Amino acid sequence: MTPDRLDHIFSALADPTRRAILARLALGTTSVTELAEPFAMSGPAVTKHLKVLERAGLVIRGREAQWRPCSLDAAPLKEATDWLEHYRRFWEGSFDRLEEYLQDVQKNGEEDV
Amino acid sequence: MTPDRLDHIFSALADPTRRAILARLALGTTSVTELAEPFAMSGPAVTKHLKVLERAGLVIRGREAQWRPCSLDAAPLKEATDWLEHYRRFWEGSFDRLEEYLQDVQKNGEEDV
DNA sequence: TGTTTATTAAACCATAAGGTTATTTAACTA
DNA sequence: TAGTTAAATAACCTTATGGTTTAATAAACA
Repeated sequence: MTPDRLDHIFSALADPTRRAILARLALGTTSVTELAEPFAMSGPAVTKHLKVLERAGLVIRGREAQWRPCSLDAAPLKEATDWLEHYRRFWEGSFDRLEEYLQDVQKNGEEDV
Repeated sequence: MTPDRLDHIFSALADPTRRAILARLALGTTSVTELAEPFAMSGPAVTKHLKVLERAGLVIRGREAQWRPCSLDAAPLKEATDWLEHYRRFWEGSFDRLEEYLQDVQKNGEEDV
């Protein structure tokens, strides 16, 4: 995984509208218009959010007549989770931070910064 | 958890310099100068990154003579992970998306969008 | 007291983000 | 063919980001 993939994934998740879009897509594929409906926001604004999600690989777009159905691809969320897992021991407490970190580095290297 | 907390957490994580700073802080508390050392970047730039991390609650700063020791607080990373957990079933495959989503909403509500 | 060291603040710059409205494109429909 | 619907593009605006350099602050040190 290249670092800028994580950049794109995390920055896609940093906006509440985009997180809400993902929550809607978790229900299933839908059109841009239906995605835009709950938001006090113009269509083009939603199109832009979808482009950000697409760049992060979180949304896949199809073609069906004049609609562009959007669906969720959660694979990048797994990448984000995998990165966060490196830090789990820090919020679970009771450990020797330095020692565990060094063990981890020895095992995995630091390619996933 | 308020939505804008997630905004701050995810946008803090969206920059490779900041992720590298977190990786360094996983080794233990250190000074701003030492944090800045690996980067081809001015001191003030690093100070700004630290402010972003601080706003997200990921970095805690102390005071020791003329140094401001920085240390990691991973609690917000748990919040991010908790949010991502909602989507785990989507990357683990083999499920009825709609059904599981509705179960989840029924259990937890949607306060964590 | 004067100087060095660590860090922040201020002012500035270029580009990106998030929004708008108006226009275009593409496909269905009467 | 003309009109409607769905979505994207273009042009624009405002604010945020990520960086710079120069100056200010705060504490240690000679």
